[in-house]
Amino acid sequence: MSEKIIKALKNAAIEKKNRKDYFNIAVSVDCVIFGYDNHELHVLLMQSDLEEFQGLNSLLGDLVKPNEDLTEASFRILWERTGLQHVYLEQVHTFGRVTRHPSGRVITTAYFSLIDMQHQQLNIAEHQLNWYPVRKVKRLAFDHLEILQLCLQQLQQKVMERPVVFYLLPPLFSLRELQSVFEAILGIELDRRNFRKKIAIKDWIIDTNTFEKEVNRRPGKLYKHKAGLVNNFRPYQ
Amino acid sequence: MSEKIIKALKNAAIEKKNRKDYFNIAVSVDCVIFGYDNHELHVLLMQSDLEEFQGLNSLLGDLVKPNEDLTEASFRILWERTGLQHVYLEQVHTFGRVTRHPSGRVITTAYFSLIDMQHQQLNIAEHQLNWYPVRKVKRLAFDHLEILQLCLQQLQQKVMERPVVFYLLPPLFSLRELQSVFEAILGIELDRRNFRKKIAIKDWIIDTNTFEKEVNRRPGKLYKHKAGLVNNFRPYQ
DNA sequence: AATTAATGTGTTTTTAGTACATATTTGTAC
DNA sequence: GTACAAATATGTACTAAAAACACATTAATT
Repeated sequence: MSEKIIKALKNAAIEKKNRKDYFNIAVSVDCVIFGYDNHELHVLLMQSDLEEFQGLNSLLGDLVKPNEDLTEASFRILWERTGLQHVYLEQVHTFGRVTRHPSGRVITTAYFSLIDMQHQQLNIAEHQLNWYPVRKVKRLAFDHLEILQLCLQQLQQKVMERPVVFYLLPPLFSLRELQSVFEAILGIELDRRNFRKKIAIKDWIIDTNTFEKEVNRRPGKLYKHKAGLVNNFRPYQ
Repeated sequence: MSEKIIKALKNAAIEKKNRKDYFNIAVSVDCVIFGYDNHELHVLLMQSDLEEFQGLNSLLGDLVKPNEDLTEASFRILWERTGLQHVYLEQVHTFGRVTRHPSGRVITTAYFSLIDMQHQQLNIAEHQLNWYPVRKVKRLAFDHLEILQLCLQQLQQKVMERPVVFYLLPPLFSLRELQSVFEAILGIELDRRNFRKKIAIKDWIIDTNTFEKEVNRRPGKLYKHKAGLVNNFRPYQ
């Protein structure tokens, strides 16, 4: 990209025809918002009231404004729809099939987000949002099922390498909870002793020397994750 | 994305003002074209004749047409600029900073491509293209250096997992050449014996029982990669 | 024929990963 | 308050993968 684009942009600024040619692709972002609850990975979805997709759910997304960065748009969507400001976001892929949106040419960049669905206060009711177990989601509007699957795949591939799971948990968590999150994401069972060894080596968490309260069993030690492990999150406004 | 976009698109079709609001982000693709020669990874660059970036090189890119898929646009650029039709392409990331392009709002999706620069006939002179050793590239126009670096990083991370290096080599290659490509990509030296064991396990290549010809040493066995290992390439037209 | 420089393969050592068992702590039932 | 159940917590033996390393083979050169 360079000369050709310059010319096109300059022409477009003058000629109506070119303007139509070069500025008629809409740009959107879609967020796959993951949460963890009760041994299962969940995803936040909204009802589509589009005729073509009546009764189907869709991801949370919106068009990108002319004067906002792509990442900024993702943070805005999360903030507008859920009220959350500090969230972890990661870009996954851009979907650009011509016919992917029934109402016109829209390319969309997919992000996934990890949030603590049990303890964060979300404006769910207000925007007709609902949490769904990921493994039960069979159909979605647009190409959103494909987007969801790719985001899940990317999360699975990276979750053991990079310290991001903590954003699915409250600030203090037990090793049992942490293991359960990994199991929910990966869809497999892990050996408790080997899991703890693996985590210990990674040096991601800090022993707080506090314990679970009011649990119906022997309380487990509580840990917190080390600060500044990843910084892919930024508040909106 | 759904209701809001529908409304916006419908309004945009009617109102000039909204049309301007929602259709004034241009969409481009940029291709990082990697090649291998003489123990070094190279990248194909063109001279930027944009005033702001006088004397600097840039990646090969172009605006996406309203009726072509994002991937289609990438294949078109490779075909238009190099004449190559069957190439390996992989999407890496979409760059969406508002100010990333001096002439207007342009978001770009970056792809990398792997081609056999020594044996493919490229229309290089015709389009003022040149190969440069990746490690010597210090400055590029736009945010193209950042794009190049991310593409290289992704290639490095995946090259041992997925059978893609073969697209950098001719159809028949020796294990020594193959190792040299890995070393060029990763920027490290590998042990010959351990490398061969690793490759043997992966089951990516086939022994053709033919040997190098007219070389100034003991000729090495020639191998070819198994067909259908990856299918991220498609001819343009 | 001897030398050189590359190809080609096998063995040992080290590290990482997996499988598995036992002791400890807390809540509950009697 | 003692015995039991259920969960936490940790250590050890075994296995597979990765890294370090050495020698035989082939072909061109002198």
